[in-house]
Amino acid sequence: MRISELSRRTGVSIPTIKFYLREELLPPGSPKARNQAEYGERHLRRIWLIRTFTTVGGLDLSSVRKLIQVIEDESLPLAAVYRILDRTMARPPLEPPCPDSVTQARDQVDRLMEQLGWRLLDDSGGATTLVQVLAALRTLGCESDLAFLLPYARAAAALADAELDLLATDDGEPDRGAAVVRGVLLDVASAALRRMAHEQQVLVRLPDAAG
Amino acid sequence: MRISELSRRTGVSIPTIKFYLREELLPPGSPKARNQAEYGERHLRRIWLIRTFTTVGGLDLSSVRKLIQVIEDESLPLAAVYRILDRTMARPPLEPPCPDSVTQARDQVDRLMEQLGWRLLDDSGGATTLVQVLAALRTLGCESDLAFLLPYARAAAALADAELDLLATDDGEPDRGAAVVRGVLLDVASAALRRMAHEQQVLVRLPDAAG
DNA sequence: GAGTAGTGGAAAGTGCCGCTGTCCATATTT
DNA sequence: AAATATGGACAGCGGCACTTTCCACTACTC
Repeated sequence: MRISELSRRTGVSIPTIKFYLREELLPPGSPKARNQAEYGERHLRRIWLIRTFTTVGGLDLSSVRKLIQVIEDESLPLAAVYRILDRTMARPPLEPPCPDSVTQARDQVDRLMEQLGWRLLDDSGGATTLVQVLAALRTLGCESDLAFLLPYARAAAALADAELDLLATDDGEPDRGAAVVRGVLLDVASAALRRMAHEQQVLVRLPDAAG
Repeated sequence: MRISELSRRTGVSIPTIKFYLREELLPPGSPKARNQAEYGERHLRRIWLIRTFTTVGGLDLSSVRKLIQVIEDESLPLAAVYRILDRTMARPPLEPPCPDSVTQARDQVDRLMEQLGWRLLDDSGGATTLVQVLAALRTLGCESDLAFLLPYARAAAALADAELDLLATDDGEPDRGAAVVRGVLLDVASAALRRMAHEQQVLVRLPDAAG
């Protein structure tokens, strides 16, 4: 398969494919002549992966690069794969406009973790984000008890559990590539589902919303 | 208060404040002389709002502008406010690399809605996203039964319910500004919490993840 | 075998976004 | 009087994800 067919079958323009090649997001095809290379199924799948990560997952290309490296590196244990995945999905914490309140917010999160019986790594991206959000909510003057988050947190844990169940395969080795894609897509899916729940509750409780 | 104090107290640089003024994200101060204007608490709060939406909420300036307009427009009913909020938070659906599978994915989502007893508006941003994700998962060959999403969806609905409970105030009128900020921040918070649940489950089930 | 279309590779250019820097006539502070 | 700050206009920048242009060459098409 040459570049034009690759382009046709993926719906990605030739210049963009060349760009991905240059960026080494896509490995070069096997050269057949000075200006002729052969691309295969692997390239098709790779392009599908890149487009899925960017358009559905909303990731930037540096994140995509990281995830591809992780998938490729067979020596990396699955636990490390997930750790990098979780780091990559968490938006990098830009400094928020709430320098105060952060200490209290951190305490709140610690207490929540305790109530849930969770023990995360220190550099958890999610926890950092949660602290910032709570600090902002406090600055807003909306410093509620976090107990109402508990059932949701447990449901989220159950969801993550179900995701990890999918690792089991017929042969012993789990498909690391599929695990990463699933991780990204389920993250997006659960965010979407939560927003749908929000829309639903708004429709139920503020009936004139249908207008 | 003049611009330098506004800058000092918000931590936002003067050029940036000027930029926000130009973009009409920030209303002009009341002029005191040809080159002197007075800014007040309102400007402080507005800048806090903009920075919170962008740095914590991850919104772009056009979304921020939309949300500010919504908050300002007193005539808009609360239901409409939430509707715009939900539309704004949902990432605009870039065309994904899965032209097929979309029909089946739509059916899956319809069935899920039925099981949940939900009835969303046709143009639900969350539903569109969910369809795309399921189509991608199907292309990946990971087309599981969506039943495992049900408890999570119900917990998400309960969370949204709790959020709407916060609308009640001492006087009759709910604070629409606070409602919007809360909507944005709780969206980010629940995404963070879900990722924390994921990290937690990974640590529990793949114990060597601590390395 | 002449003509056209396609190919890989390099380099420069594009459009958008969120600022940032510069300039200037005027005000304020010291 | 000198130094600093202000508001306003406008050009410029850095990052990102491409897109365009050019080239020498190859491969099908008649």
